Amino acid sequence: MAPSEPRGRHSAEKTRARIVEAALQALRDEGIAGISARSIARRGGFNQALIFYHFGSVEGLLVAVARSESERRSALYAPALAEVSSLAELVAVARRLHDEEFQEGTVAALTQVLAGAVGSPELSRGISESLRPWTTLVGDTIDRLLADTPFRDLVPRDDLTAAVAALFLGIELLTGLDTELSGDSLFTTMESVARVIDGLLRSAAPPATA
Amino acid sequence: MAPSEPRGRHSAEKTRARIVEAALQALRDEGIAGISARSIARRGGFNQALIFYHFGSVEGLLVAVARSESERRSALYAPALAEVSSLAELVAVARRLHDEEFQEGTVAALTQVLAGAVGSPELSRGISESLRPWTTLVGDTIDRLLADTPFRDLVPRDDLTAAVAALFLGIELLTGLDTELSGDSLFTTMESVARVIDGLLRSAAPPATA
DNA sequence: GTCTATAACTAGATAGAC
DNA sequence: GTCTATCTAGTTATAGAC
Repeated sequence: MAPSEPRGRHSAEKTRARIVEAALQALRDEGIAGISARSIARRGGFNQALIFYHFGSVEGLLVAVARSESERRSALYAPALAEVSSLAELVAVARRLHDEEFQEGTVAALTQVLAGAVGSPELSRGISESLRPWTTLVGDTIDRLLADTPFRDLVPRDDLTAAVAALFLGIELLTGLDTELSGDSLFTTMESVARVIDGLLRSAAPPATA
Repeated sequence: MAPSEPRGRHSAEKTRARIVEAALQALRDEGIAGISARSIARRGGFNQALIFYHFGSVEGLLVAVARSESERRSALYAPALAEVSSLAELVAVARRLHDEEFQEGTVAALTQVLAGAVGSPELSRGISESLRPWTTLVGDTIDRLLADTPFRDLVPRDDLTAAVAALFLGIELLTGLDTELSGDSLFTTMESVARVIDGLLRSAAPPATA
């Protein structure tokens, strides 16, 4: 479905990147409910027909946005995640990610794409595939963290990974409301809590399970 | 904006409830991106003009959905939340809520409304007001829980409330994807973790903070 | 309070000129 | 590879009959 001649006046690669960037902005500012080929094209200053030429459909473009963001984030945070060795450090990386990406609205855009996946099996499949680089990276990090704790045999790695991802996405969903909720304060609090838990874990014997 | 003559062949109250119910189903099955006055009316078997007569606009209806759900849930879970006295018990109530509401898709519908609030200040305001009964209830519960722990002076109640809500909503957002992610397994895991933390807290002196 | 009909507009998608 | 023009269908919202 994707064309592949990089020898016109404009390269396909560059145009595709422009379109993806415009879609990201549209998702961030107008939300999935307000998205359309025309609203995206207006934002990027190109013709709406280009979206269908390069991505086949608006949904195809949304999948491309998810993949692009997943890959970019993976490359950007893999080094930091590789050095995480405590819960507090994991939260610190999450906080850095929040600080750096919140302004740009990239995580907010992702929550919008996820919301849009409801009721569209094709979009669901495409997105969950697109996010694999990122979920794999986070999962591996959590695996390593768990290895040293009393939770080792108690907590399936995938569940904890999902919970961490869910917490993060949920925060973005909620801070989208103009409530008094501040991500800054929330992450500061979570860092304190993480330090306390780290301390408890270090000073405790493996506890009784249920 | 809302009419108020309950003496026709059909009472306004009943019709409004029918419309809200149909909107909830539409949000759950088609998502915010697929919502329209016509898709809602089709589902409920009534005329789309009714939505504008009773709620002024589709957005007005979405706010009504949020309020209705917030009030229903508050009434339903207030008794259980009033008896919560440990983290594990709080997770247990969350699990009951998940079990009971997941099938019905009511939480999924809420995540869709929240996603729709992006880019619509009016919707944002309406929704965050509508949710107040519920957030107040959860906040008070967490307040009580915190009082007995080393986190007492460390954790602003609002932050923890937001984190709990975010986690819950994020889980619904993620389980919407057809991934292998199961809410059942996730909550079972969280119950185990909560028990461990409860145990650690009981056996530990107030720790050093940073 | 609920319906039909309609106005005014926007959507996704494609054909064909350039 | 990008544009204009266009088709078809769906959109919100309102007037006015019942």
